[in-house]
Amino acid sequence: MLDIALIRKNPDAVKTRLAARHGDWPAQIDAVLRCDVQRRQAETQLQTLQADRNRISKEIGAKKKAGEDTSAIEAQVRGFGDEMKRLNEQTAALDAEQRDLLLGIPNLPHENCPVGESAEQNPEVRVWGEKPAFAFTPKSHVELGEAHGLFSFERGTKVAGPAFVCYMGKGARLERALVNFLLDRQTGEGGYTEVAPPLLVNRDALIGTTQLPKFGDQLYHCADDDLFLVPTAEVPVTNLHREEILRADQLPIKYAAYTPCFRREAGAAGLGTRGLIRMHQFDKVELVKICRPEESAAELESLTADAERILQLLGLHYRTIELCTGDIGFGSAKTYDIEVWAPGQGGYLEVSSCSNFGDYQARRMALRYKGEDGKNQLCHTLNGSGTALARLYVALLENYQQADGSIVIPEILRPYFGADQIG
RNA sequence: GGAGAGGUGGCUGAGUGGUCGAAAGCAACGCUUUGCUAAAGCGUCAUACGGGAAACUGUAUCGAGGGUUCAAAUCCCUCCCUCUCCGCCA
Repeated sequence: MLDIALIRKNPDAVKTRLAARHGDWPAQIDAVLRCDVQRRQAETQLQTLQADRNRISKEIGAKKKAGEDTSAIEAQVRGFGDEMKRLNEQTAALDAEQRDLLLGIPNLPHENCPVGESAEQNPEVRVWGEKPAFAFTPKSHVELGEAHGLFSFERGTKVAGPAFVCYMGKGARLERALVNFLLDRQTGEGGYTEVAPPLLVNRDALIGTTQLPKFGDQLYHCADDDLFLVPTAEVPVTNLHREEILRADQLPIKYAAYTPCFRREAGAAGLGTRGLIRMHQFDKVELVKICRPEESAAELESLTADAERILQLLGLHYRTIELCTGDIGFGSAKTYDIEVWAPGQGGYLEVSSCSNFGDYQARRMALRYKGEDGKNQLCHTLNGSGTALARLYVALLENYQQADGSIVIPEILRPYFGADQIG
């Protein structure tokens, strides 16, 4: 969330920067400010009363020790009770209201985040490789997968429901090969520490990384235990250090985690109609960084490079775009998306989204570090897919399909897959 | 799930209604001295939110939330977590 002190001090600058996003955020800023004034007023009144009470209570203690009568003075303080209770309730209510308002306001886009209305204005940052040429009409991964028995939507639907898939045989092996390849690469050359986190998380964790309170309708919820299936490893992994004060020499922290991701995709159009591209459950290797504020800009660049490296090693043509202010996620200050070419789709597929959240998540989860000056400061948090599996899987099948219908496995993946090709 | 024990500052650990935000020790940091890879002495050393230009100052926090009281780390209730034993179990 945003710093109330910053909003108080410089409301116009905050409004200007939020105006580049969609939504009536200036009105929300005014609402927070109104609440803040009331809250502090009530708080000051309460504290004054508490100070009086504390002072008099100490007097009573001293007098009792001295054997003096205190009944009159006790009766006087007794009268404080109702007013204190009232102010206490008022303060608590205003405090909760202010927090709710702040939780509902998105992050400020970074100063150098491109201004734009929608995805059409996202600038292309770089392109790697080029589209492969086919002497035949490339097939969709759905067709290829069916032909080779790699996965079955029918069986996924039978045991779970629409938009679930079941990988089978060589298809399951390929998925596992990709997971292992990604983890080995990111924990080896990439320098990330591997984490295997819980797949169910609590509310506090989801508030910390901004999925709650606003986007709860996208989460699978286990009501009996009030736990949620992770929509991304970002949630458990970033929250690993919530409410901690880290030592400066621990930073930057770099984690890589493989998990399935569960998303309800409520209201999503075309769900399940395009094969593996949008599913309720998909695998992902996520990269998470916790660092000092002055490091986060450079860490985002290297994080994005770590994700891109995967596609380079697999020989897949991709482009990297930067999200403009109208398209950027709720908690992010700056985001790069990596899109891989999928010939069977005739388009690019988003396989990674790399974001710098600045101190926005860290403030929500009270994640700090002790600086050299001994002062506690909020960390910056970042995350990015390194990468998502299902769409990578799609790209692999579609880019490496041959005229005879077989699929060549890229060299680097062969030790993991145990064969040179499928079919 | 059942029985018992317990949750205090970075750590260990006192504290069972009143000058306790909390003794003591350890660790850390600063200074001094001696000198050498260590010791001694002194000092500093939790967090959040307010007020103040600042010096400084107020309030809250001893797992969380409620209650009793003029006053709660300390008494009462509820919940959470940890440990031990039992049960169940991949």
